[in-house]
Amino acid sequence: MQLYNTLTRQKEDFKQISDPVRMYVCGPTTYDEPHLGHGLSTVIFELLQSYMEYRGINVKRVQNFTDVDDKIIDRAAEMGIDWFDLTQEHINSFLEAMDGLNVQPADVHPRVTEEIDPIIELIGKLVDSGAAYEAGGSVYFRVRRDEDYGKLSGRTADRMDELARLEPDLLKENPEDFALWKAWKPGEPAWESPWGPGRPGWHIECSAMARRYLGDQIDIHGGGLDLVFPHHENEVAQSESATGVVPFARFWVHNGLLRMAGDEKMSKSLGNFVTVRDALKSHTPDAIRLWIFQSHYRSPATYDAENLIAAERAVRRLRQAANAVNTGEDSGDRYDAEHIKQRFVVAMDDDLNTPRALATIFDLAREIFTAQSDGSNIADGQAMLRELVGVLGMTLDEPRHGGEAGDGKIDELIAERQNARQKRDFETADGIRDQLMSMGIEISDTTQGTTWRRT
RNA sequence: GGCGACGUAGCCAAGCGGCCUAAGGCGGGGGUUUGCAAAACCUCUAUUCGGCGGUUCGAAUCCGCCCGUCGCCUCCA
Repeated sequence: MQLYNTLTRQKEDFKQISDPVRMYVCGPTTYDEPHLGHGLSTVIFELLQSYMEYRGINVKRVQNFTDVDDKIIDRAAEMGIDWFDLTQEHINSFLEAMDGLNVQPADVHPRVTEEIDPIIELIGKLVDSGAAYEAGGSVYFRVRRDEDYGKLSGRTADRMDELARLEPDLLKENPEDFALWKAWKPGEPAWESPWGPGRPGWHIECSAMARRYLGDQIDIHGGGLDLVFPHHENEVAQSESATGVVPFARFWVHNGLLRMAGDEKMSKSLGNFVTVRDALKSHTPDAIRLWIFQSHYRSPATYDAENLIAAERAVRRLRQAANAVNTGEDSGDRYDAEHIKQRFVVAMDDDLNTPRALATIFDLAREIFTAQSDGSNIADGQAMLRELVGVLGMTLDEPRHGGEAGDGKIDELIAERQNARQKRDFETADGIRDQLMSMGIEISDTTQGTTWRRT
């Protein structure tokens, strides 16, 4: 299997350095509802795990929650609520949203506030070795002392210095140094440390958590493309300086960012996001996943409700093929779908080429229908369809309907129409159909009877 | 200004030197089925890959220039 590695800027053969494969994925800062960009990223890395497992490779996936930082503190103050309650609420909403997308939880979901000791220990190592220094109760990382700083993002300290966007800070030796530990300020949460009360900086948590749950060296580190700099660059610097193990992560895998119509990036700070919760109100998790997988994970995707609707229709086709009546059950001709699986694996082995993998699945659906009309036994093909779609985390479950208020009335009308049809009173029957249509109910007559769904 | 990504049918989107007169999905045309519909199924739907040059026996795929869009450059999945 080949994977694109941001560190080397090319596709490389994936060779695991540990069993299970150790994968760390950057999770959200929990001050707001998770949006589709978070969903996309999480789905992608879950897919990486699930595909590897399909290929017989065990994977341990860790995804963190950043539950203390400036944004959280500011937002809580704005809302007049306790920062911890805010963060707890959004950890819950993240887990719920991902569950709604049928994402399997990571093996471990550590949160920063429960990892303070390992973080302090790691900072201590950096201070002891001279890679970091204390100043005014804060601790900073000496970027200029780290010789290969910038190797992930292609940025050097020199070039950063030329730019004036760096906040002047009298405490820092150099403007490009970044905080490992932030000294306490009134009104902020704080923990005791050798450098006085304070809280972790943004980047150190991931280095500490990856180390604690996966070890000094990991196979894969993932996250959104927007994290390459400074977050991941700084993680590399911290981890490698602290442990001496190089590289910290063998593969750096980054997903492309989601944009909104107008081609602007979907982000919390721009306020132009669609939450996962809202998306799930009008789309099935299968359709959302299909929509994500229809473009390659490293390309930018643009959110467009029309495309989600198109994906919904496409899912319907797969569902239809999976549930097609096997009229050739007793036939000696069995449709064999092995060749599809081979194409699927070739596509996925090529840096998770999900668009191509999906194309093979749609080909499989067509072949199932063809075999069905030829009277062949399609059981194996349908099993294969469910198997491959399962790797992509899709269930092909029928969209939920029924069980809601008004169902009795609908069933009544359908029965009434059935009666009229039997008497060949099509005028009455069509009238009832129109009535249901105006209620937002679409019906279809099949050999098994009449079914309905909300439009 | 620096670094990087991208521009393929009405829309989404693979392909990255010959199998491409370009996969797959949505939409649209035609057909099968149906009391009529809907749904479903079958089938057709880019001689062409932002523009102009170049390299090559051969280019959507490599190189150069131009046009357009986006990301990162210490908030971000």
